[in-house]
Amino acid sequence: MLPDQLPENLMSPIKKATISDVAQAAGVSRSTVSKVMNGTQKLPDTTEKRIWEAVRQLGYQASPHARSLSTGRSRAIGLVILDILNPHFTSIVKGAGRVAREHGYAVLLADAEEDPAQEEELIRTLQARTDGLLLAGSRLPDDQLRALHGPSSPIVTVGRVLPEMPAVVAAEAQAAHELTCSVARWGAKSPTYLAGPPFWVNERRTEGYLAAMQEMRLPPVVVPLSRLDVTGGWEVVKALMERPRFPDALICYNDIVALGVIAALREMDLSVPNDVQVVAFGPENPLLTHITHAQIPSQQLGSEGADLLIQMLNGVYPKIFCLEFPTLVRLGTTSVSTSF
Amino acid sequence: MLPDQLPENLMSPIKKATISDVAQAAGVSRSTVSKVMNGTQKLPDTTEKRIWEAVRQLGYQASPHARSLSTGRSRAIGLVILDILNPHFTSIVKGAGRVAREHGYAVLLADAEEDPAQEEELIRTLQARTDGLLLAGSRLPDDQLRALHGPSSPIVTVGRVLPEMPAVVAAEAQAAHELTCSVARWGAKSPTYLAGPPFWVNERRTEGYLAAMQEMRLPPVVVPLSRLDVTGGWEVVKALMERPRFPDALICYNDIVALGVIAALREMDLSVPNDVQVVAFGPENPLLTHITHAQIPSQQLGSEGADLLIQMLNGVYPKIFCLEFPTLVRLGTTSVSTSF
DNA sequence: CTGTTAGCGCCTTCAC
DNA sequence: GTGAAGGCGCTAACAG
Repeated sequence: MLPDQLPENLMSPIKKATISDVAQAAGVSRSTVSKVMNGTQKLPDTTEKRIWEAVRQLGYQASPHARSLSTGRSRAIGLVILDILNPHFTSIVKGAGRVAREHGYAVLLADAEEDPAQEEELIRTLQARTDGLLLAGSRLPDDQLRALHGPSSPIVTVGRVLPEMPAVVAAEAQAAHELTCSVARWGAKSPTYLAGPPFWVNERRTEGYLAAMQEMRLPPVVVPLSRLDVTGGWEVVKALMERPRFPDALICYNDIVALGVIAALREMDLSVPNDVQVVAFGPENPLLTHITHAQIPSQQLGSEGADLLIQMLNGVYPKIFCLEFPTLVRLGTTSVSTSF
Repeated sequence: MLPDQLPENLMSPIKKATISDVAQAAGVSRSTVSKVMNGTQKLPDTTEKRIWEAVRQLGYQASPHARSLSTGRSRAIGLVILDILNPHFTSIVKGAGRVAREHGYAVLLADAEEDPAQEEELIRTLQARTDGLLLAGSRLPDDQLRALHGPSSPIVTVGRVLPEMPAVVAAEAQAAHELTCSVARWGAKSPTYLAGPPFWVNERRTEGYLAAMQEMRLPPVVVPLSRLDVTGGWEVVKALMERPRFPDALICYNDIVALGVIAALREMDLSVPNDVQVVAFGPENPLLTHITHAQIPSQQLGSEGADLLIQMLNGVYPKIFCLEFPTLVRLGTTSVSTSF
């Protein structure tokens, strides 16, 4: 007796078809079905056709969990980022997601929300579910990161370089150098760097800034941001007011900070860019065209990072572990505001 | 003979501990370990302590794949969105991600890139890997969506309402109504709606716009956007130039479009907001403070959507299937540009 | 060329 | 209270 043959439109898969169902329908064994579906072994055309036909009819889809358990691989990568609302990381997700999909990998996304403790937990969870991780904007200490990176679950970092770990970064130092020279070329005498948290990216940008200032015989000033959001930008401007001379150019760690900086300057009736130039580092993004940028190729970092990771998962151990991508300075249309 | 006892710092888990290892180390059976770890059954404190100690020492972590295979549930949800670079969906990801984490669920993210065919494939893939899906900005036809929604993998939609499916939306009609009234109150005589794609959100916004215009005895004008990005905004302004009278207010389907609109107006030497008011629908976002908004609670849509979905996965079938959340109109600081 | 067999690691009834 | 046994769906040796 055959199983119920419901009309196709009502055949809601109450009970999913398994590989056994397909095997039975095609009159072969389960392993044969497996071989055909995975292309592990070529079979006579007639057999293959029968099998594919059964697959189609039953709407069979192999269970990823069962397959993972059996093979030890999940065809999924984990993506841990600092904060999805930060456009830099949004772009990274875009890039990594596209490459992952092209290679048939699923993406497990985790937003660390700038919290190292939470980040570590997320990493551990994702490692158990995926074949490898892409870490963008990690705030973990170096050795903790190294400890997490093992052959059973490789980690590729974005925007951070540890000797033993594969990484993808932008030419941050060069970007900072060019950006600094730009504002000077436009007339700034006291470009000031509003620095981010003390990780790789910020160190490189600081280097580039300092080098540029030295070349131009200008006295460097680096002021750390209290936080990486609009408020942080706002606060640092207020803090700078306490100092004897206000800078004539502010180089912001990122675009969100720049928005806070601009808002604060406005409130002080300082004109941007006439009194103070404001520039920033940031991704290409239609929302940010009004700010002059050292343009970080964030989306590319994501796609290349995913690519590197997937290559490693396929056993291709690339010679070049640290990929660096070029940046460029893009002029913005500064906005002089009038309250609405 | 005992297995190699490596010093802790070198004990990189080359071979992951399984439940059997824990059982052996604790001197109990595997099922006992399982019971204790899942809290399925209470055991004598001494036993439990021995087991937990073994777990700690071995760094044991249950395999999610094996567990999924065995239980038929993955403790993961899928999140399919229209485009991660669109700040509305970025916020949804933020909200959904937080709630998922709080409930111990992993998130599989898929960016449909505005392509229905790709969307459908992604949905199928994710359904096999997750317990349920959150769909934000789906472009699939109604019946296709309904066909995908089954008890074995429930789907919650965000920003779209089908009778049989659970959904989470914003009060779009009301938002459009208020926004339209606002621009009129500020003096506009010919507010024009730049419409998005013909799905639920746009229909509701159109309704609200039309109702408001009628109440104010103003002739409604609805112009469809060719695309939902900066270019789309740009193009529609150019197209409007062909018409006899240019509108004195443009209500944009979203903020990205508004940026294109503003850029185009600038190029035509039209002043914003003196000659033309530009307002838009959009999420709360520091990058968008300069545009007057009907503020869509995108992040809340994400978190409430995830919450609804997870409740359903826990067997709680809520009475209210369609949750609607309030919006509000927030003034922006418009930016009058000077080219840099 | 095809099928049989033996796990992958975990959960869950059911005896003891 | 605890353990033995079976099964989740699939893959991969190994036979035939």
